Amino acid sequence: MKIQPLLDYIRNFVELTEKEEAFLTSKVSYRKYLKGQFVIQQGDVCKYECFVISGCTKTYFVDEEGQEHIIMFSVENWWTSDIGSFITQTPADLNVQCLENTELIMFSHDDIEDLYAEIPKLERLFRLIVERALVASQKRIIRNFSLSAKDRYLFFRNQYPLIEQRIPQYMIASYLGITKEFLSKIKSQLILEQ
Amino acid sequence: MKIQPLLDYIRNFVELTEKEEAFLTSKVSYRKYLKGQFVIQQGDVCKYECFVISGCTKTYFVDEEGQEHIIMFSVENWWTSDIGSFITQTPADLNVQCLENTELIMFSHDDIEDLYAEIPKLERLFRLIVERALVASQKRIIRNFSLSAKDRYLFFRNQYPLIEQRIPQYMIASYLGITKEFLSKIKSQLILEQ
DNA sequence: AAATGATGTTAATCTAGATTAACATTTACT
DNA sequence: AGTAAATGTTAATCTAGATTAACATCATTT
Repeated sequence: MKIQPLLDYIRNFVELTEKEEAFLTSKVSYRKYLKGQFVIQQGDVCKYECFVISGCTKTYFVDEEGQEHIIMFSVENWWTSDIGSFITQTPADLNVQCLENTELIMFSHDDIEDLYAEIPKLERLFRLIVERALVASQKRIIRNFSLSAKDRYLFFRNQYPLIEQRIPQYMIASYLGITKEFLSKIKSQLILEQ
Repeated sequence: MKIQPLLDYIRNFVELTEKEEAFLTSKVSYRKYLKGQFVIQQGDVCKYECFVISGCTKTYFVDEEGQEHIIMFSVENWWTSDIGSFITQTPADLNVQCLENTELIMFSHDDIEDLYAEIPKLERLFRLIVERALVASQKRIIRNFSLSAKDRYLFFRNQYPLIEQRIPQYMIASYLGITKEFLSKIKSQLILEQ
């Protein structure tokens, strides 16, 4: 089990003793997925919150017209889950699929209460993580309202230059909330502008 | 200080002893604002997370073109704040303004660490609250991507029937991310359809 | 009651981005 | 290497929603 990246990540938020790290390690699981496999499927109850050790996932949902909408990409040192389904233990409306072979550390819903009970600092850890996620989500709503598609693309490219390399353009278009054709148009405009 | 609604609200998440309730009460402040007053202004560092006892606020930001975008409304038993500014203690990019005379219970950034230290259950409380807020925010992103303006309006009207009565239409349009003229058009369409 | 400002409506015109469809390029498999 | 599948591009046409502007209604103050 490759858990060191998670322990390093946690150190940014709270200090754990060696014993606590060992307890945490005993309570999480490690799993490899192949490209194309699903970590969560729409309709399942989401049992895990997952930390990405390596690889890349997309989180998306399929609307009534069958259109796929990508909500987020998760790469190394990010989280992936349908947090709504996880916290309420009701069927997920999101899918998480691996875009590359992916290694995950998984926090099970059944074990996470034990973890909080044994290591109260983890309650703080997850509060801090979720707070940051909430801020990012709110800022994304703001951007979606106030920026044009072109400016949203430039923001994405600027904020996640490495992710753009790893992912097909049509998925980036879906993440930005536009069609692949329009993203293609934006890119050719940008080339002309330079 | 009217604090009972907050204590009742907290009871939905965690159980506090009387001593803990008293300590919490000693660490928060209570304030009345008049209609039109600002709880937070863009550029200030947000010092408080606020629980609404009565009244109503709008949280919005002003983009580069001077356009106002409403992010949320907060009424009784909701929270209001620029959480991004609060947690990082950097200048707010949001404004919170009272749409009615409003009573708030305010958690100060300086005191909240004392509260967590004295009552670890509050760490859990805020984790749970922030988790719910994150889920709501993600679902809103999904709706904004996948629903038409008309369907977003219907969803809003359905989910917050009481809020709609209290707030001018042009602010609801701003919350939905459309112009007031287009909302007016949607409403007259809906009347014709019946 | 008149006047002022805030809120809401209607209609004409405009535009960012969607849709469709045909084609080009890259990647992966036999 | 050759073929099929996945990904990307271009251009023509279409549409949801924006913009502008004129007018209507409601609330508040004097």
